[in-house]
Amino acid sequence: MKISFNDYISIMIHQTDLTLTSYIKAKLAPLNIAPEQNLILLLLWEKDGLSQNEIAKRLNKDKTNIARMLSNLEKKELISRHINETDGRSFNVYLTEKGIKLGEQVYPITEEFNRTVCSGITSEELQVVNEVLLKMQQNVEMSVK
Amino acid sequence: MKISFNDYISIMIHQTDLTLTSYIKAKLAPLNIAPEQNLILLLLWEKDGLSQNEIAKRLNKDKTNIARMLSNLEKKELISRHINETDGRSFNVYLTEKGIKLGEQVYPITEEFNRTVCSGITSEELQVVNEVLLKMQQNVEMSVK
DNA sequence: CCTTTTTGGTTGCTATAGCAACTAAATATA
DNA sequence: TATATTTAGTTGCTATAGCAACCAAAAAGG
Repeated sequence: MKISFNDYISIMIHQTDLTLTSYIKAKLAPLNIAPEQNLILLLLWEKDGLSQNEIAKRLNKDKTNIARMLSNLEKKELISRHINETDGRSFNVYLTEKGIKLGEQVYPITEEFNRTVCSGITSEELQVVNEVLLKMQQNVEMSVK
Repeated sequence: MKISFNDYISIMIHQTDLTLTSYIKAKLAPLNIAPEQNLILLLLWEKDGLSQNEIAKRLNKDKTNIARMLSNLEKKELISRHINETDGRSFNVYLTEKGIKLGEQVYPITEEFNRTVCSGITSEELQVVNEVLLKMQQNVEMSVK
């Protein structure tokens, strides 16, 4: 019997991601930041001064996008880039005052988002989901090598 | 204690989706179809003649993208659009011979992809993941209304 | 029947997302 | 130390993704 559309777990994951992204996008819109820009800021709020490459690795994304998103964040005056003193190819990315302050506004939004998403789901279930998703990533990454 | 980057399940879902999409993208590249184009074809292989709107609803996507992706599929001569006889606004989307034949090549690839992704994961775990992801979608959709 | 509302699709815009090819700086190696 | 290779970032390309505004056909309601 052929596997049908609804049987693919990857499609379920994809649809869920789109739904969640669309929701947080709307929540962040009043603050004039996009979801992926928010992810970069989230990293910087935890640890300032990362290089573009480090950000790309942490977000598991192509450095191309990171560079472009950082340009946008720079235009919005939320971050600034400074050439690394010991490596002339590399930039360190720092939050501006405005970028730091934005964090205080964003935090309650992402907090509430997380509560909404996880409502009615036990921590055991979340644990299973987390482990299974990690395993899936490892499965395809191993398959590539 | 503040929630950190790695604690957000939505980020985990997003990263996993990117990893899986990137993998299937590479697998489908030799057949010259992109992952989302493949999703549309997957629907049509199951049921031919859907309208653009029906496709958008099944894929839970904006009709704008569907229209554009269908244009691409039309350029590749995999589908054709015919005006609905009883509703002059609507198009029915049909697979071409070429589109039907492509299905036979794609099926083993998506099958193997699914096996790779799910390897080492029990069906009970998959069941939990499926239910939790569905619940998360419902959580945010309820929150919007 | 004629106006109003809804519905199916398109166009224009912005934001991801990643590949290929490139530049320039840093490192490794002959 | 001169050459080769690797690394950090940019530019150009294609493909998603969804919002707003729009057009035209269909349906609803008076």
